[in-house]
Amino acid sequence: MNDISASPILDSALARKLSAFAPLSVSDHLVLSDLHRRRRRYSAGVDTIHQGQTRSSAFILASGWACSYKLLPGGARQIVSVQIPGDVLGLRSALLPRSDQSVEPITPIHASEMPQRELLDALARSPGLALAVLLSAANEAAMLAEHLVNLGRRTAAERMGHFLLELGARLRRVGLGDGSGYHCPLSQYVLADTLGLSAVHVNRVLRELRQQGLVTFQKGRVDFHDLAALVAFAGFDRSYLDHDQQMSA
Amino acid sequence: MNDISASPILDSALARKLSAFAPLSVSDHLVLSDLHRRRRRYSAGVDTIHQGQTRSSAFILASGWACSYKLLPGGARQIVSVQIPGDVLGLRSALLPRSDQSVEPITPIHASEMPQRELLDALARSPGLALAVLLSAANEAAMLAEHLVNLGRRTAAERMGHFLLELGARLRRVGLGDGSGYHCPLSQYVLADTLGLSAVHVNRVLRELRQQGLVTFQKGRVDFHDLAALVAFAGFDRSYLDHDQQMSA
DNA sequence: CGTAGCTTTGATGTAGGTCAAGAAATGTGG
DNA sequence: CCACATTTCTTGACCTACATCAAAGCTACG
Repeated sequence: MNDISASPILDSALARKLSAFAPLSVSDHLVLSDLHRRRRRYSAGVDTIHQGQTRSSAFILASGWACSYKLLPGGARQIVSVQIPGDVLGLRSALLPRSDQSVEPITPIHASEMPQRELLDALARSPGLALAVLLSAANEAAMLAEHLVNLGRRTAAERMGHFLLELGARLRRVGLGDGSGYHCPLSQYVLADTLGLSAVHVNRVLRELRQQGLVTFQKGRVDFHDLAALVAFAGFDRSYLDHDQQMSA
Repeated sequence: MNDISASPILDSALARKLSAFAPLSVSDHLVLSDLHRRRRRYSAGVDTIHQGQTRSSAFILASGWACSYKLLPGGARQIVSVQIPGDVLGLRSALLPRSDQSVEPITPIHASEMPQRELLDALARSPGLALAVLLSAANEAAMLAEHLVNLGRRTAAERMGHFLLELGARLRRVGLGDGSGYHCPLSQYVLADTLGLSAVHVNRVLRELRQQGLVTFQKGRVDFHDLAALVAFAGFDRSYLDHDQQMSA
């Protein structure tokens, strides 16, 4: 829309996302675009960040899906968050001296590596960028909080509905999928580890939602058949996702 | 220990905490100390921040306990986090245009109000402060993630043990309580809403842990009777709490 | 075109919820 | 300091949502 975001070098999904939180100066944009150097492909199922790792890099996800998860002593896994293009992988892991989680691609991905040192330098050098990243992190924390509510106080079917709706809203924001559905490469095992359920129960819940005529999840595609009803059923209030400065009055 | 932190005006629990994440300049310290103006007392049970509120303030908690929570359509409540002295209340609520959660004191508290405008100005004006706040927010997000794992993949008794251990570690860090236990003003209803359980089951779980000789929680006091066993039982790994730059090698 | 990973379904078990009711604290006004 | 009210704690009986176990059909890709 303006001179800066029209430039192919300075424009990126992440830059657009961050500048929705706080205005970025030309120099902020330059620093950010420099962090996009070092782009690579990573295979599905191979950890890019390991729980406990020190000095880990963060990654800007350009294409594909990934997730961050924690493993428990008994071998159980809890997926903390699912990431889609435009998200940053392992920001926390890079900001803190030691990563508290692992990150793995769910599909093959393309991502730009930001070594810890470089990221911290960029933030220290670029105050506008640091503020935007802080606000974006706050937004991610709001999503984490909603996920936590999901696990703590909703039934399996409500959790599933809520999760699929949230994913839909996030995907639409980055131009993947429209209001009626989206492509979704998550297996029922991944859904189970995300929603704190067993894979078997995920299957039953999906069948139930399908039979109710609310959503279908088949052949890697989610389709909303009665969006309004699903929103009501799952108690989905998307305001925690919004960050446009659309304040009342 | 140095000239700055020795000064009574520039020293505060929050300043000490933040400077553990990133060095604060004299000017950062001044800006931060200015945010401690406007100190007041707030009564237990009266929301200081409401879910959905715009332009809400954040608060630096000086004494007492508080919690942030979300209410669901059906009336159920999920407590997202419990705050103790030295913590910031409603940081997310103040950084984002609209608060995604409510905050209420559990006991009467003393806290310094930071209006949204003032906080954002301070962060924009004080890059070192912004970076420290970002890192501290990353640390809080790590705690959120662990809470999420707790709800998703641990049994009721494990959750309880884990939560009581985490609280103990956090309290010790701010000089409240030692390795053997601490004063804890949380009711079983609050514990239930935190851990995603019913109050009745909280009671049973506490009895079970007591009978196992692991912890007691009686008359507002938590006492660890076999710390090592409890840590093992709950699968508690405190590394997600640490932020001292104690990297290996 | 085989085999490893997904999905689907049924049968059965259990952790934790709900309901109910009494006991113990805690607080409040007189 | 006491009577009364309110909240918090405790326990028992019963129920349900989800887990676990087992096994068969699908899909896909090497």
